[in-house]
Amino acid sequence: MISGEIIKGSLKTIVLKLLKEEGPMHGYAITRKVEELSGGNIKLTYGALYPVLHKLESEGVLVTTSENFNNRTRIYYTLTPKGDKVVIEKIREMTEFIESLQSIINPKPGLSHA
Amino acid sequence: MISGEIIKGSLKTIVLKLLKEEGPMHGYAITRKVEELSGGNIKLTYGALYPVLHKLESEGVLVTTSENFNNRTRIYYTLTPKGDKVVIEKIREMTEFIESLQSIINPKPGLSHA
DNA sequence: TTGCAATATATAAGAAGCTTATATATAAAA
DNA sequence: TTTTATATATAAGCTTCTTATATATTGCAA
Repeated sequence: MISGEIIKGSLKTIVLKLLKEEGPMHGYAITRKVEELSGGNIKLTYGALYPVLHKLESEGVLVTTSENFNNRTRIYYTLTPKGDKVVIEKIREMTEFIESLQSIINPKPGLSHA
Repeated sequence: MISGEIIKGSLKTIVLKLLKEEGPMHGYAITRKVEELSGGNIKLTYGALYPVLHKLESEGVLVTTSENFNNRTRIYYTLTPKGDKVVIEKIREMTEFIESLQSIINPKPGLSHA
């Protein structure tokens, strides 16, 4: 299991990317899918997820639609056109960040002091 | 340039890994090296770096030695044996996290809904 | 010789992001 | 009947980082 501190900052990007790939999802399904895709390594907490979803909604990146399923309310989150653009930018940023991290944690031998 | 939020949680790991690769460094040199290795993408702020260095020192992960260079004090940070172990664990964790992120942001086609 | 950029360390105030604890409610399985 | 899974949500608090500020030396350019 990955310790809490390292996940900071990537939650928004993860959620947006999932909605782009999978289409509209409700909160509970998002946590399950992230757990599945990460092989159990990343476990989202609801205390982190719902505030993020509400914030993204207030920013116009997501819209919600309610649905009743087995007497349980499901709130589906769907990307807006603005959201589609935001995802692309967030993914670009994360990819760049990962590349930078890899330059540091997995430096090419022979460049600095080999 | 990478926005602030995404870097959260990885600063400690970056610093420790640098000290492992480069040997003892002072704070200013750490910021320069990170900028260089990341191609200018990651810029550490001193307000973030020094508190982290001090905390790692108080945890016994680093020790400091002062040196005078051109009438400027340089405080070199060196990994302790405990630090060597912590780096290995941190890098393992970060690698695992990056792999999980990539499963999400770069999903294999043909597995879920292709 | 004055001023600016680079070098070098450091702290305080505050914002942002997350964890933990808590609350509510239904359905299915044990 | 009690636990597990499903489903959403908020509050309190911690950690991490940003921004602003402070101090001081060296070297270069104007």
